[in-house]
Order: sequence, then C-alpha cells, then structure tokens
Amino acid sequence: MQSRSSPSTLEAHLGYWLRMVSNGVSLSFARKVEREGVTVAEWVFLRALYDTGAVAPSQLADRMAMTKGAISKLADRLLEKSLIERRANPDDRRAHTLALNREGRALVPRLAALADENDEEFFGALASDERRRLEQLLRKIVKERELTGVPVD
Amino acid sequence: MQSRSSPSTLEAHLGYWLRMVSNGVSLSFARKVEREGVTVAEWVFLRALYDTGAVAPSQLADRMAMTKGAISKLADRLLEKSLIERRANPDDRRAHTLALNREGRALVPRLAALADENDEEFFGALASDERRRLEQLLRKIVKERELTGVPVD
DNA sequence: TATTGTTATACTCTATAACTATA
DNA sequence: TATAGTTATAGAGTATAACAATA
Repeated sequence: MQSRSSPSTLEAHLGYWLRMVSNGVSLSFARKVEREGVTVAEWVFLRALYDTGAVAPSQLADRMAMTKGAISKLADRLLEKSLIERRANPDDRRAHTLALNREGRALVPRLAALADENDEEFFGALASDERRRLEQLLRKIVKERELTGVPVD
Repeated sequence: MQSRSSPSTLEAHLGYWLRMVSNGVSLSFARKVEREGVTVAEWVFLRALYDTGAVAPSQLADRMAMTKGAISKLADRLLEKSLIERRANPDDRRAHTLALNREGRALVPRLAALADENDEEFFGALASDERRRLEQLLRKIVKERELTGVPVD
C-alpha cells in the first residue's frame, strides 16, 4: 500500500510570496494616496493622463488593459473629485476625450512622491544590487509571460 | 530659472513590477481554480482548514489576517458549495467550529496541483537558482516589513 | 451595421459596525 | 460586561451585456 503525499502548502509557491509582498506594498501605498483623496487605481489613471494628455476613453482602456466600463466608472469618480475634464469631440460626436485639469496636473507630482516614498520603505531593506536583481527577475517574467496592462489593484 | 523634474513614472517603482507579475499570477490561478468551482480566497481558506482540522472562525480570522465578518462570509459560500461543515460547540454555545467535509478534503489536493501547475507556468521561465533568489528576496522583505497574514486577493 | 461611450447588473473582496446569543 | 459569531452596509475593483447616439 502506497502512502499518499500531502497537498503542497501555500508557502511552497513563489506566487504566494509574491502576492504577500505585493499586497503589502499596495496596501501601504493605498493608505498614503488616500490622504490625497484618491485610490491606487485613480493614481494609475491620473499618471497615464499626465503622459498622454487629452485622450479617448477607449485608448485609455487599451493602455490600462481595462474595459470601457471600468474606465467610465473611474472617470466618473475623478470628475466628481474635479481632477479631470471630459470633452466632446466636435469631429466625431460619439467620441470624447479625457484630460487632467489644473488640479489634477498639480496632484500627480505629489502622488509620485508618495509612490517614491512607498517604494523606498519596502525595498530600502534591499541593497541596490538586490533591488536591481529583483527588478530584473520580475521583468523577465513579464517578458516571458507577455504580461500586459497596468496593474491597478 | 530652475527646471522642474517630471514626476516619477509608474515603471520607475519596483512595486509596479511586483504588482504586474503578482496580478498576472493570481489572475491565471483564479481561472484555474474557477474550473473547480472556487475562488483564490476559498482555496486559501480550504488549505488552511486542511492543516488545522476543526477550528473556530475567530482562530481562522487571526491566522488569515481577516476580520470575523470576512470569515463568516467565506464560510457561508463554502457551506453552500458543500465543501465544509459548521458545528456547534456543546461546551460554549457561542462557539462554533469549521471543518472540511469529505468533498472539501478531496478537493484540496486537486487545488494544490493547480497551484503547482500555475507556479510552474510563471516561474518555469526562471532557472532554479533564479527562483531561489527571487524567493529569498521576497522573504527578506516579508521579514523586514513584518508582513503577516495570508494574502488572498 | 459597426463603433464610442455610458449605464445596469452582478460578484468578489474588504472593512466597520450593529446585532444576537451566550457567558 | 465581555465574547463569539452573524448580519448589514458600504465602497472598490472587475466583467458582461444592454443601451443610446453617431458614423
């Protein structure tokens, strides 16, 4: 009679450790940006708009690997918070564009500083060659697995 | 007149790459366990019960770093799916215990196999010394930052 | 007919707090 | 009063699909 092996533990998986650290980093960052009145998803959205300038929701959806519906909902919240503007396109009246307003543009550098601070808090424990190594390993997986889109959660 | 520096990009942060890979791993795993009718959070819950045997919800809440309410809700879903049992404690009638039933116990090894498979898909791209290095770096951050609890999302 | 974007619906995860039963 | 657990509520994120307007 053969003995059965135990099912592998949670800790046996690299994915487990990855999720543990990633959740810690994201939760800590979420608390920081909350002080500026936004969520992590909103930070990603605002940072994207900062680079693109006025852009169609559908393009943002592609860029952020989100559905149009999700973009709409995020845009609604940021409009309510008066951080972005939604404009009609006179050439194609189906099309809209989204863009940062003055307040939104002023907020992005403050949020970026919080992101810098958060990264330093978590990865400051690593030596600079360790940080490079970690980034290299993560980028390798992103490349191999063709991971795409901006992670927001 | 001094030029202002641009706000740091998303990609400039290790947290960004971590979240990108972690989300990819978790999403892929979520799709796998969905075929067995459970979510990632439910897998974590079931795997914990497999080790503990019958256990109080409050103990599980501690162990999984979740609130009692969250545990209750998860337990409700797993009861509906007939994977666990909820029993009253005759000594203290406030107290309950949760335990896997036969079906739940049979499911855990199948889910563990999916976790193995998923880990292999993502980290198989790395050489074994790279995998060890990645785990070591992640564990170092967990230790330094005293990250705790089982990540479920 | 196809496309753009919004809206409706639904589900998971999370947290807080009110509540019930018991001690 | 304190504790164990459940339930209610709410918000964020996600996805699907129905929908209106326009092309």
